[in-house]
Amino acid sequence: MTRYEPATIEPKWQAFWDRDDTFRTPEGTDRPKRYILDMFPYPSGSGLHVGHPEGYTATDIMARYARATGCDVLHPMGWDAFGLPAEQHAILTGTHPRDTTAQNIATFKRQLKMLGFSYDWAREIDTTSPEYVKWTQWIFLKLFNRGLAYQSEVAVNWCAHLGTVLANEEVINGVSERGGHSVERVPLRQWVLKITEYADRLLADLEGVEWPNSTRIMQQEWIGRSEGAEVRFDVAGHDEVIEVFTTRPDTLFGATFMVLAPEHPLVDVLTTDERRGEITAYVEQAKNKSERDRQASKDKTGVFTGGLAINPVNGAEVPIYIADYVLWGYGTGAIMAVPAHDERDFEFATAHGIPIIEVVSKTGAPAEAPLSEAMVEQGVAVNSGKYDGLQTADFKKRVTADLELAGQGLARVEYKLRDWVFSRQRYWGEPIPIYFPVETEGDPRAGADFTIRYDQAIAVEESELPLRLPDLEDYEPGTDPAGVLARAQDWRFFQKDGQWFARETNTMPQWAGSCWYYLRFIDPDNADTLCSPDLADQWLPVDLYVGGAEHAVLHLLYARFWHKVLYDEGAVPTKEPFKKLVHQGMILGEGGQKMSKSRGNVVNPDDIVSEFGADSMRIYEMFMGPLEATKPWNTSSIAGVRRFLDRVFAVTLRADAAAKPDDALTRLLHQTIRKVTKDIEAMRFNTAISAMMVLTNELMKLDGVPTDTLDVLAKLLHPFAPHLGEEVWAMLGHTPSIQAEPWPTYDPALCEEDEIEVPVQINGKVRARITLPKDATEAQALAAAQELPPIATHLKDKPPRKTIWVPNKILNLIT
RNA sequence: GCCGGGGUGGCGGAAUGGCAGACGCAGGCGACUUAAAAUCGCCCGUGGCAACACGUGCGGGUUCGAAUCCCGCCCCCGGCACCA
Repeated sequence: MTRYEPATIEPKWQAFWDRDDTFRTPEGTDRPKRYILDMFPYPSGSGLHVGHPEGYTATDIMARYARATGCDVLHPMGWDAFGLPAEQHAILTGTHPRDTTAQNIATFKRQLKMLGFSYDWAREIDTTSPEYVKWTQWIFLKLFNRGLAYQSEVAVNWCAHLGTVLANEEVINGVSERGGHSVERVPLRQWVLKITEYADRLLADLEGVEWPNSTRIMQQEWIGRSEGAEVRFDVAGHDEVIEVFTTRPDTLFGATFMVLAPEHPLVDVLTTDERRGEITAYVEQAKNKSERDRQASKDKTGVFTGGLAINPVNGAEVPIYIADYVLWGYGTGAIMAVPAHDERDFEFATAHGIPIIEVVSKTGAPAEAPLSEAMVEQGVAVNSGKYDGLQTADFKKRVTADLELAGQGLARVEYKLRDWVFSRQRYWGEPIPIYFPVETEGDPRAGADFTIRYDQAIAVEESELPLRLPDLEDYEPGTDPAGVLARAQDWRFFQKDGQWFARETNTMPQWAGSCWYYLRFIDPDNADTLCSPDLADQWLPVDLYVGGAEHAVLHLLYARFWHKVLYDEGAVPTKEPFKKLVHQGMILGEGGQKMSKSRGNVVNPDDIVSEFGADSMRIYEMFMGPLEATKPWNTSSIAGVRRFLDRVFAVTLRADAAAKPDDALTRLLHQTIRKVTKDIEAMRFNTAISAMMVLTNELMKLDGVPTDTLDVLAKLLHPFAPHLGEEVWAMLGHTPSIQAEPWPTYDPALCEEDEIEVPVQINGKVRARITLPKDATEAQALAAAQELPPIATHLKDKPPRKTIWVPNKILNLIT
């Protein structure tokens, strides 16, 4: 062959790898291991997007490099195949989601194979396969048995017209985004996972993980730990007690009112008769606002209940309000309001004419004028009785201890993290393996009246897993909030020992399958356990995990949570699943806009591969810029990368076994090995490619190119352009696969230049350059510099006042 | 508003205290060709004939020397957003 033809060589080597089982994961060796993982894709109907191969190419380079440096590599791929689009498609066309999913997977797999990724396809997994679902359900049972999965009435956005629950994003101004139908906040029975029980561990173990700092911070903020105190306020004329959570117990003397969330159960009790009408109206209004609408307006609305609370530190009576700026879901759903030192309380007090009392001052003396805004910083206590003069931190400790002694409070830690609503009223998800007793007089399938005892949840026997989805006639959501599966009556109801039972009809959310897939890749065919302990020991944790920053919180937090539960269960040996995490940046369209069908700027990998070849596509995506950066696509730049590969091929045709590299070429070769090796290890692929381009351009100048030099170039290039790597390796007379070759090494001594060009500055400005032997002395440098006419001119024959000499770097003369 | 990341030629980017612009795209000139494409070679921050001056978002500072470090701003992207 005399020309580089990717269309010929790429399928050829892909077939070779398949036949040869080149990328089968080694088993039972004592070599070091590397588990290199991509976030597996949802196989959508539109096929692979150019964004997918960016991360996949990066991990492929790391995997091929790791093999070349003597590691056993686990590098698998699979499908996160449950999800809404296949179900929507089923509603429109009647095609079973299983069929749509299978087709989409076939497309994705063809496209990934076309790009030459070195996955061990023998370990392919599909989250919708019964074998996989079995273990997802098994983990759910572990959660249930540990008390970490429970049922709760959760206020959800229920749209009766659409017959479904809507996400907060789907509700605009109280009506559905699609269709404008009215949406109510109704409490619905949901399965909830107690992730809050792991909040502290999820926070603490972030310390030991090699993740982007931004992602760790996002998770920290999401967990949102805050330390403070719970304080109990008695209510005048009632036996009731209002509990509040505050991070600033030092401001207790400045509490001039209390606020309860509208949902707070004490609202009804505390409201006086003359206030009841107003309160009821406000509560009603708050109930019908979605969470989002409620937060959209920052106005501090609220209503006085007529009740008064007694401040435990000074006995002062303060009015109790309700207001929707206090959230029922956080803390105790009630606050002590300190307008002088909290912006929100300040706004509310100003709007409602409530007194503002300063109790913290920066100087230790009360302010001269009334406060014009809340002073939220720490300082020295004023107007606080015996605590006056204390620093904020000391005051907090003292008053918390005093409250505790008086039985009026205690130290408390709160989290923003909420428990995880885990059920969906959808079809295409894992059935939750739970059933309930049914009270009925007849056959509920035949229309007999029945009552399901949701309070008596029973776990499906492990031996009965997987619990499979029933086939349905249609997948349209119905009027029953129990979900689509409620219509599959023969599936839902069954009899055992004469007693009727009903299966849970909610399914799991899409997150479920992706919470533990990295474990199944370790032991994908095990029928007895989700992953054998020996193999888990061998492969965990994942050494490198690459995927989009959009999963910085949810997926990565949920997966960590499940992993910790499995750790407690003794099923995995590590506390954390993913040691090192990297987010690839987004690839934008040619115009710098986000790629989307509606903009018509979507680039299809099939087109790129057929025009330029898979290797060009891979190298282009790595050459665009730093992996983590967002960067725009530019098809004409791929032509440049293709020219580089053409030159590698052309230069290989000139291989000459008799030719010997001169000193300069030897030096460049060793420098290139060093640069490419270090850049791969730091995942700086763009500069690694640049170095290989420089070497290739240099080889282009030679008539006979030393074969040994080309061997090294092929070995450096093959993780990036695996097909061309194999082809060139064969052209150089070697037996495939280049995959089996060890990574080239460099000699640091041979990287060193023996002569160095050093810039000469006068007062910090470069005026000339001198070529000096490596490690020349200051005296040599100065002598050489003074010879030069531009330097002599600038110095005007006077010796420099001062000389700065950084060996091999710079000579700076100060006049 | 708060948190995180970023701003360098016409474009993607390189350089993390020592020659700003590696490598590539686009563009220009030349060779080859009947011609074009492809390929190969050279040029390519701005101003200036040149010497030289200016130049890494803006303004200041530290330093012999700053894209790089410090202070104060502006703009763009991502996340969070009444969490008491």
